[in-house]
Amino acid sequence: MHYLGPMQNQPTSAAAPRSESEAPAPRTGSIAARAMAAARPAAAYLDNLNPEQRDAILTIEGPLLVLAGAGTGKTRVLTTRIAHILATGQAFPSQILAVTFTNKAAREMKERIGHLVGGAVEGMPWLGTFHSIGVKLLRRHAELVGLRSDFTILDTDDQIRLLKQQIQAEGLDEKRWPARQLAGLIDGWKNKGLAPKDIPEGDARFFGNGRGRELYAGYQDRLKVLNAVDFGDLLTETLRLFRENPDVLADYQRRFRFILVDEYQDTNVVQYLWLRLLAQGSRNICCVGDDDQSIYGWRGAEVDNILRFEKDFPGAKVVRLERNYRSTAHILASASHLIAHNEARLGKTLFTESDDPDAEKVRVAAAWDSEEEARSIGDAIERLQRRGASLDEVAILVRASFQMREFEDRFVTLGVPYRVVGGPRFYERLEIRDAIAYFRLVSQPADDLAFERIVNTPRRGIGDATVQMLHAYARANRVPLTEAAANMLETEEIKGKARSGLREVMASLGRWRGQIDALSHIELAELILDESGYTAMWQNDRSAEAPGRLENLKELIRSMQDFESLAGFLEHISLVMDRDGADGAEAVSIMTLHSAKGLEFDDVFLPGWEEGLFPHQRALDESGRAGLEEERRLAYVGLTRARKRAYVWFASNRRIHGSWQSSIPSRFLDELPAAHVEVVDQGSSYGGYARSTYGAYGESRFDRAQSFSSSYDTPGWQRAKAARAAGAGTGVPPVRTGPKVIEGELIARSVVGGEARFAVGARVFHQKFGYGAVFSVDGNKLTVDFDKAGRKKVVDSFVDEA
DNA sequence: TAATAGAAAATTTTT
DNA sequence: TTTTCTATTA
Repeated sequence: MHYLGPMQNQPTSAAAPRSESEAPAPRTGSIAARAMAAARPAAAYLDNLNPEQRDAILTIEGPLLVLAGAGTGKTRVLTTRIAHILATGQAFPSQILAVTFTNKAAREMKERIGHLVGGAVEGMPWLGTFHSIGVKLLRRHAELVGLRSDFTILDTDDQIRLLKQQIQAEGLDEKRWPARQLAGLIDGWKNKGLAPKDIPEGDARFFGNGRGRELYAGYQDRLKVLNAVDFGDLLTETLRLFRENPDVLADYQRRFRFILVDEYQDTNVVQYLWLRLLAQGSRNICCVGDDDQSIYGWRGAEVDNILRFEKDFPGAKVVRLERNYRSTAHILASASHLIAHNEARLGKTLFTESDDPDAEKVRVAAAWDSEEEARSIGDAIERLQRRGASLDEVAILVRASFQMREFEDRFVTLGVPYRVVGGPRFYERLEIRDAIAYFRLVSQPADDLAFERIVNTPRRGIGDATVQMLHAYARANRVPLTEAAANMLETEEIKGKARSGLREVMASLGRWRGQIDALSHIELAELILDESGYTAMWQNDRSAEAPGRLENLKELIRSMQDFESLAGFLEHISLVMDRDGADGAEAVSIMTLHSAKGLEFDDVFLPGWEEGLFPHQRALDESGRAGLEEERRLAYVGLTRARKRAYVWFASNRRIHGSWQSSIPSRFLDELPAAHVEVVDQGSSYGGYARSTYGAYGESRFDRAQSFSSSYDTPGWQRAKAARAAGAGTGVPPVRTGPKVIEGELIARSVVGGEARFAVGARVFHQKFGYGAVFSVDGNKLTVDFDKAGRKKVVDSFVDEA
């Protein structure tokens, strides 16, 4: 897709500081700057970097793409690079734009820079997420895009409710045309930077009897009336601001002497356009990312952005970080071999210099069903624990969140502490959102969505009918709902319970507003929750969740203490949906593969490698080959989270939505390199092949144990025995079990001192080191005398016959 | 208006 | 299986 031409060249020297805050920093590359840098003794922060990292940090000028494989020190490069720019005086903190995707990443980066520069930097005003920087820009220039600077930011929930109204207004059937789906479409359009007029005809036709475009346009109008933006707008409106106001753009182009982007593979079209505009100023843009870890395509991320970098930014330099400091050679080889099945990639080969002779191969194991999978993994984790492993270093990474449950159940029974990472987030909880709606309404009387949310929570006898009347009045008179309510109370239109209820809320709201200045925001918050009857509502609720909800409300009040005012708090939570949790005791982490990106553990369990689940059927159906490749990247992300050991599991039967379904092993299992994988039977119950022949429905676990010997009388078992016999004399301890045959096919053979792929003296070729001759062979590890690179130890899967 | 019973639908989710 | 929404009824 060529929707864009290459970036225009602009002279670097155009930068001319204008305001005080942009006081002259030494001109990039000026003689003075270079002299300063040269005169300085080699800075401590540059110690212990490998040559590629150093290159990425010291290449300050011009566009630079850092392709950073998993575990290659990406964050270190990014932070050190900023520290370097600051330390050599090439820019002030306020002249560096550094964008990340998550608040967590932004926070970490700030901290690490602080450490590197010795805390001398007073924050970096332009280090943050795309969205938070967008908010900052929009608040400054709100009037230029038709907003007031106190605009509110809607979350997904508000968005959906608004769209639902839009759909109703168009007279469409809500069931046939779910608001959720429309929200998804609009998000998609915004990610691509498409305004209502720009969306493709096909897309517009697709939804709501061809009224997609009208719905989108109507929604945008409504947002403007509400003085509100959604998450997508934070990016699209900023882009519009720059495009329609060249003077504003020029100002920021001058300001940002250096631009750094984290996780570039996850940028979407708008973000890309936004960066490209800003980068036309200094041309000093450095993007760090890994095309093999692009797993958010379904959210609009364009892998293409990273694949096309050199075309978009002519003269760009590309640095590859391939030296992995995290995982064992077996894990790296497995991950690399797997990801090599993808076509759309720039191609990197991770390697490690560590050659731990005790490193364990990636294990693949089968279970009869998902319960057994959970049981066996639970047992394995207990074994690790007994061996003294820290549970903090153990993670279970699942494809879909419904898989988590079985593990949770199992851990509860075993008494193994665990923590679910991700999942429903604090500020998204019902009670928290209700409370926040109250706060929002007090600080912003025109917030219609907040009003709707709480008018009848707790119950005040104000039902749908009343709310509809308010809506009609509000629309007819173009006033916010609060005002409509106030006016209608003057008339006789609303009667009975609804009238008294409404009168009561309106009086309370007025009272609370009057106390904004008199009370601290904490006291006010407590007062609101108390007087509104909201706390009482949950106290009277005898359901199981009620106490937890009250606890969460307390937690909400507590977290408000970190802020100066109600407004400041509301701003924060609209962007940061997560609370930075203070992690308590040691526990196993359970999370989705998506939320595991960027983390690492000693032991990683990867359950559920079955066709349909992983790769997920829907990814295949909806995005075909691209979908499959993204799933494969997800598998790659999963494997590369492991430092020491990775365990891949699949179950032949899985319960999905209550009914049992049988499944076949994931194709990704076949894509693992046999030499680095050991297929194990965890000793739990049965041979997979035999299982399917015996059709063991209704069998008890005990029965399975009895059929043990006969179940191994399979071709696979024969092969296993042969393999074991072959390995017997080599001094390698015999493995407990042999290869497992699944659905009659050998997916991966455990090589127990098996035939070496290369003989001493053989000519080989290595991606990185070139041609060479094998000097010695040790299992799957080779020592090779490379013609150019000298003697290196490498894993055999990395070399080919020359 | 509120409570309740029954039906339909349930990837991944940085902001 | 479980949750969430909708339609029905008091």
